[in-house]
Amino acid sequence: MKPENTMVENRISSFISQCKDLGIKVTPQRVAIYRELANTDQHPSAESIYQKIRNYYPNISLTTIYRTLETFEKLGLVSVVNILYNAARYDANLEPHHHLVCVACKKVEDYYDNSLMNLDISKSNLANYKVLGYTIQLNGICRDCRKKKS
Amino acid sequence: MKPENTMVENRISSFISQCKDLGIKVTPQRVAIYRELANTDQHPSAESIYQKIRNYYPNISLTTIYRTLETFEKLGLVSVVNILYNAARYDANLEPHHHLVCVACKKVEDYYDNSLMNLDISKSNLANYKVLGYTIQLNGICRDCRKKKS
DNA sequence: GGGTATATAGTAATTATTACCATATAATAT
DNA sequence: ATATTATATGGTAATAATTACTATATACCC
Repeated sequence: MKPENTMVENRISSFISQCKDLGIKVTPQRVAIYRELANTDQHPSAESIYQKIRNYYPNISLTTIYRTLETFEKLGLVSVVNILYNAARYDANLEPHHHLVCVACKKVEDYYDNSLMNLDISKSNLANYKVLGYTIQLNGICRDCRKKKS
Repeated sequence: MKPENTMVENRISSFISQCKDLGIKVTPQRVAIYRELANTDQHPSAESIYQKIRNYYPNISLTTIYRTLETFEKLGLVSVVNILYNAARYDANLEPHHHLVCVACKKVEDYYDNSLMNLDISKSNLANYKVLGYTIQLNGICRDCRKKKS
């Protein structure tokens, strides 16, 4: 369900003070982009945010959308739903299994845990979906990337 | 861990008979691509499969890799690890939550289930990873897409 | 209001993917 | 084994998503 207006405005106020704390400038573009995100539960792409904002801010640049989203993400103001968006990744292993993903280098490893294979997912709001299955993505940092940092 | 050789060869034999059952041709390119996938647990992209195969099959075409992977995926011979690979998707909602993904239209909805927020993921082979968190992706078909089919 | 570091717009470049088409080849029947 | 044919491949061009670059603009501190 779409967030309520008052909640959205609260999140925007909070966003603005966070920007100040973080020492980045509060520009109308940044507020517009954040508002579009706070205002929807549709998990939009850069392009679809661009199309929305263009309706009332016709000369905003697509580049700004990309750059701003990257900035927000690095500062932890928003998150990327699909960190493996960069390229399609394939697997010949059709056995049900989960994945360990290194958030730094995007490496993916298989993860097997029997206790996670038969979770009860029928509890909540699945009214609209016919659920076919699920996968768990464990996000972490692999040893190689930890070494690099230290 | 990388699959053993005998296991890989078994999977390739099985792959070949599946191709015949499915009525698609068993070409050296297809076998090579399938072998590369069966031979690794690295979840490679089209490009990295291409680079591997080029070492011993120098004039294979990148287009063939893409087309073949698509064919395999449609027939259920391989799977795509990250079905949302098409474009980065953003979220201003930083509360921990999970996602419902429509495999047909790639729509993403939030999914809340308290019983899935504190799973014990420390059981197995996490030696190399510092795990930061996890998300569950429920794959399904949304109502709109079910309507379209019927 | 003026100065300055940061942000934006616009365009070009890069990367991943798909479309198209002429040629080649696996599979089937002979 | 060979000819036939539908399907697959290779090569190139087109498209889509993202990033790089640079001159101009503007938020913020004084």
